[in-house]
Order: sequence, then structure tokens, then C-alpha cells
Amino acid sequence: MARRRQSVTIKHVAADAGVSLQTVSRVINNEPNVRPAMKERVQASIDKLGYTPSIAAQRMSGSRSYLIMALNDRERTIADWRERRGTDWVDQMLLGGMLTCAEHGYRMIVELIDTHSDHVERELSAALMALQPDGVVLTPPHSENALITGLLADRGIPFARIGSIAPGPGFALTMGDARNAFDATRRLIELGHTRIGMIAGPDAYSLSAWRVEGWRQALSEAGLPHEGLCAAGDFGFESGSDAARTLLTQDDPPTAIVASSDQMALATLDVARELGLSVPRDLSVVSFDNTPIVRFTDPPLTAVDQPIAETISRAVELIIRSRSDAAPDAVIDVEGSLVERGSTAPAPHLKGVKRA
Amino acid sequence: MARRRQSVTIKHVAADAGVSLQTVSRVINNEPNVRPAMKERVQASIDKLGYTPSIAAQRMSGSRSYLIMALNDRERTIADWRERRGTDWVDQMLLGGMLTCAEHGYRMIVELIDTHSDHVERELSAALMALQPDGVVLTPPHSENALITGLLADRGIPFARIGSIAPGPGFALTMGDARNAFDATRRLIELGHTRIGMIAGPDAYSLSAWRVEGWRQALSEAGLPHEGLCAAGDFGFESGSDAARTLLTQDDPPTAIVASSDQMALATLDVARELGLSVPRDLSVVSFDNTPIVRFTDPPLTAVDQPIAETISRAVELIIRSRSDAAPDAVIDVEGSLVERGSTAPAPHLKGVKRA
DNA sequence: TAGTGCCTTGTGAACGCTAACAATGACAGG
DNA sequence: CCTGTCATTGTTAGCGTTCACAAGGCACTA
Repeated sequence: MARRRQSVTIKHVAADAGVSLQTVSRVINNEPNVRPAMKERVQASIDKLGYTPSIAAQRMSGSRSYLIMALNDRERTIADWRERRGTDWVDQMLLGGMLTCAEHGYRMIVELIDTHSDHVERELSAALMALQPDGVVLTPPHSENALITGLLADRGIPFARIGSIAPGPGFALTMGDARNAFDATRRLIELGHTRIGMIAGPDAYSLSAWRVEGWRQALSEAGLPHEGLCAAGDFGFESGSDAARTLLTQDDPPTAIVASSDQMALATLDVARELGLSVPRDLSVVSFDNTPIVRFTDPPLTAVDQPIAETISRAVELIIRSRSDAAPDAVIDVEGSLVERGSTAPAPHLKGVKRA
Repeated sequence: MARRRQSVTIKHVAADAGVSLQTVSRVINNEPNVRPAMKERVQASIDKLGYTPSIAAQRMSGSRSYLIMALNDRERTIADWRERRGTDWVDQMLLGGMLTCAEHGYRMIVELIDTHSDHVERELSAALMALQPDGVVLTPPHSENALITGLLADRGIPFARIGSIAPGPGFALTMGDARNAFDATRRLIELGHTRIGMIAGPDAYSLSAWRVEGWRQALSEAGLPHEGLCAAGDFGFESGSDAARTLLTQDDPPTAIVASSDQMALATLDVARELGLSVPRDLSVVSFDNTPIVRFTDPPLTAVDQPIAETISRAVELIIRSRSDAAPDAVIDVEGSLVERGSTAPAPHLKGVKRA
């Protein structure tokens, strides 16, 4: 009820140390021209009174807000929540991003915005005004949204596009999706598979396209077919079931499937079981993301490890550092890897497996 | 580089509408005494210019910050991240809390603080000053920390204690841990189990104690023993393995185990496999939390559904509403439930199962 | 008609902090 | 000894918003 003002302000510190406000401000911000003795005296007062600057006031006077805004797709986030899916992105983002922010004295705040909405610009603008972040991390599919990147570039706010390979304004951080899909497919080919299916992600995500591209290229190089072997989902479990069913119930079904997300791979395991196929004996499955869940499935999933947390962490560092350096837009490639578990095996010798 | 001031401020709106700043402010805050015609005119200017208030400035002048701070245990969060565990709390909190905040025009920001540190007060104080949140959500084990609750109560900041049943300052929101543990144990007894083990959480969490209490009470009521059947972990996978091993390698091992977290239940499945025990034939397992992962294990886990997201959501609503109403401290009980899956079955008929 | 009160709008001051500039002092070079 | 330069500190104004209060308008009453 009682509107409580800031308990200890810079004014109190200044009074206690017997100096001007500005001097205290200088100490707080570690500015160069302060005599060591003075600095020490002020610091003592700060410690004594337990003073911490208010970022609201700092931001007001044109300084940093020490806030990095992570922009996430609202639709997808809500869907994840409703269906009680694991939230691969959100938690990785938070953990990787928040901890890195904290290391540098920053904070991360997650903001949800609909990508497909007509109000993207409006909403983003509002969020920027309200929070005054020093930088923004864009996750797919926002990373590809020209309205968003344009607005941020216009305002001169440093930002990073996660999972986007296209050069352009801001930092682009890719996790090598094409290469990872290529390697995973290549591995399946080495295991003797000749019909290898792909469950792609939604079109709005350019990384979906890159994964499909890697898969297709590996097949081409080996002279294997890809026609009719690709079905698309939305990264979620349900859509994965549909896609897997489509692929596995066709005339000459694949003996291996690369799924563009862990959830869709889980769905593939379910569908396989339903069709009487044993994994990995009759069907090999490789998933993308390698979120914690895949270690505990039956069988544990061979997965492409997409180092999401590390990528976000890198993004945050780039943004924070870009304040001091002149910010050169750059494309950063974070290395992924294939983690082999129990869901992949040599191709079945008996061709044309019958289903239940 | 160029220090960019707020693009559209209240001043621009006032000029555009030809009124004073205060009038615009009144419209923004939906204050009563504004003539409809006036309100409409100002609103038109706001829409036209795409104006959004800066929360920094709002907070500066003593108004709300529209920020709710969620306080999480830093140690545990970092551990979750390092071990690539699923983050049951963080993502549920975010999803439940953030969405509810958004509905009311608020934002949620997650702040990590070490509970065991000597600097709790210091860190919390700093966070409060920096962010000026309108309310705070405390998750275990912070919910039990008198230093934290005391400080918040002193400052008159509304806050909620998640997973704490003790009355005291702030809202207490419990998920009925004791009752849920009781029900789960009761169910195992109905299935004919007579030796039922418990893998408890760490002492710092009072909900650990409540779960143990529920388990013990169910056993007592049925005249079953509990001595030597409880081992403690830290909610994480590794500690769960140790605890499960301790319970299952004793002379007269339990035929059913209630684990205080999904991760520890997963570990129990692993240890059972390692010892040559088949779940649920030789051993029934019930877990706590019901995070998404438990649907996909082998076998799928019977789990106590702790409605974390809903609880956080309730907490946020209480906090937001407490601004207007006089805030009566209250204890809210959110109903949990038992979700039966494949990891529970009637007690094995052959007693004294030998292990490999 | 003047007085009373409410409803509506406007006016300064303040919130906590920093940028820009001014002022002070020390020290070196001429 | 004077002057210029640099390092250090202080002073003023302003960031965008709301609070407390003042002022004006109108309707109704006496």
C-alpha cells in the first residue's frame, strides 16, 4: 500500500561518503578518472549501506538497462504448454542465456510474440519501449522475420538471430543444421540403409529446410532416392505421428527415418510399435535436438546434438560485447554432433517387412 | 552507438492531442475522471503514434513496474543445466507464470539466487532494487527461507511461497504433497505391496518432508513397516541411482518404490534393470511431478501429477490482485492427482526376489 | 445571484540516475 | 612566474512518468 521509495539511493551514498552524486556514479560505472583513494572511500559507503543502482533510473538517464530480451514464438510456446510437451527451446534458452547474462551482470527476460500476427511490429515496439533492452536474441522462426530484424536494425539495437544462416543485419548463429543432417544420413547409409525417410519441420523455420537439404544431399551423393520419402510436421508429437504413419505405410517403406525434432522421433517410435516394427531391428530412427528426454526412451534415441544452450550463450556474449566494439555483423557456426544410442542399427536383411 | 531516446513519449501524444501530459497519463492508466470524448481523442493519438509507456519511467515515478520476479535456486538450476537434465521447474514456471502475467499486462522475470549463500539478503536486495518488481514468486527451497520472506514482508512487496504449507507472511501455495504421497502409497498397498520404499528429496525442501510424511502415514494406517525403507536424494538422477541401489540391495528389498521426483524414478528404473528386476513385474515405481518425460520411458511411469504450472499461475494471480484488495495472507491448496501408467502392478507373488 | 460542491483538466515537483559541461587543483614547459 | 594541459571533482539539466495540488467549468441549491 504505502508507496515505498528506493531505500538506499545514490544520494545516501554520496552523503555518507561526503562526495557528489556524480562521483558515486563514476565509481559505480567504473569510470577511469577517479582517484583510487576516492574510489575506495565511495566503495566503502556503498558496501556499508548495501546500495545497488536502480536499472529503471539508469535506463531513464540514457545508460544501459542490463537487460537482454529473448524473443520466443508465443503460439508454439503455448502449444508446448497445453500439450505438456517438454519445452526444448525455452529451458535451454533460459539456462544457457540466463547464466551467461548473469556472468556479465545482465539479466535475460523472455518475451513471447506471435510471428504470424499482423501486430508483430506493434508488439515488438511495445516490448522494446517498455523494457528498453540492451540487446535482443531472436529464436526461430522470429530469426527469419524481416519485420522484426528490420525494426531492430533501425533502432540500432544489437541482436542475434538463432538458427538462421542468412547473412543480414545482426549476428547470425547457426548450428550447422544442413551439415548435421548430412552426417546423420551419411551414417545411416554406412549402416546399409538405402531407403531413408525424413520428417521435416514446418516451413516457417529455415532450419527445417536446411535439414532437409542435408538429408537430400547425402542421399544424392550415394545415388539413393529421396522422392516420396519426406513428410512434414510441426515439431510436435501429434504431427510426428501423422508423418511417420505416412512414411511407414507406403508401398516400399523406409528402413530408417531422420526426424527433425525429438518429439517427432518419439512419435515415430510409437507408430513403429503400433505397426509391429521393432526399433532398431526393422527401423532405425535418428532425432534432432538431443533434449534430455531421448536418453530414457525405449530404445534410447540416436540423436543429433544441437547445442542450443551454447548457441544462445554465444549470442548473448556477442551482443554484450558489441556495445564496446564496433559491431560487425557476423555468421557464427556452432558445431553439432551425432550421439549414437540404441535406435540405429544396420539395415534389416529381410526386405519388404510386413506390418501387422 | 548513438544513444537513442525513447521514440514516442507521452509528450508527443500530449502535443498531438492538444492536451496536458497528465491527461494522457490518466488515459493510459484508465483513471475514472476523464470525459469520454477526451479519452477517445487521446486514445486516437496514442494509436496513431503507436505509443507505449516506458516502464522504467513509470516505475521511477512511483507507479507499478508490471514485473513479477520469480526466484529460483541457482545451484540447482545450474546443476540441471550441466547434467542436461530436464528442467521440470523452470519450464513449468515460465510457461505457467509468464502466460498468466501476460494476460494481466505483466511480465515475469526469472532471477537465480543461491539459497545457502551468506549473501542471500544482499543478492535479493540488489535484485529488488534493480528490477523493482511488483511481486515475487518464491519456489522451493526459497519458499522456506526466513531471511527472504522476512525481507519481502518488511518491504511490503506481495509474494507467494510455492510448495510451502507453513502459514506466515505472503501467500502459501501447496500442491498437497503429503496427501498425494499418501494416496500413491495407499494405491500401492491396494495392489498388495507390503514393503514400500521411499526415495525422499533433500531436507532443505519442506515438501520433501511432507511427501515422506504422507508415505509413512499410509504405511502406519495399514500396519506396514517403514524402517529402513527411506533413502534421500537431491531430486537429481545420480542421487536417485544411489538411493535406489541402497533400497534394492538390502536384505528384504521393497517391491514398490515411491520416488520424490521424476528424475529419481528414472534412475530407479535404470537400477532395477541393472539388478535384473523387471518393472512392473518385480518392482513397482511411482514418481512425483509428472513432467513430460515420464510418458516415454520404458515402462511409462505412474506418476503423481503436481500441477506446477497451475500453481504458479494461481500465485501470480494472487499477487497481481493483492494490489487492489487488502492482501490477506492465505494458504492455497492446489489439487494433485495420481496418473497410473505401466510402472505399477500387483505385488509379485514370489517373495524374496533374487538379484543378478 | 451567489455559494457550494463535484467533475475535469492543468501545473509544478519529484523519482534516481547520468551526460555534458564547468570548476578546481596540480604540474610541466616556456 | 605565467600559462596551458591534464586529472579530478562538482553542478546543472534532463530522461519519461506520476503525484500532489491548484484551477477552471458546470450544475445544483439556497
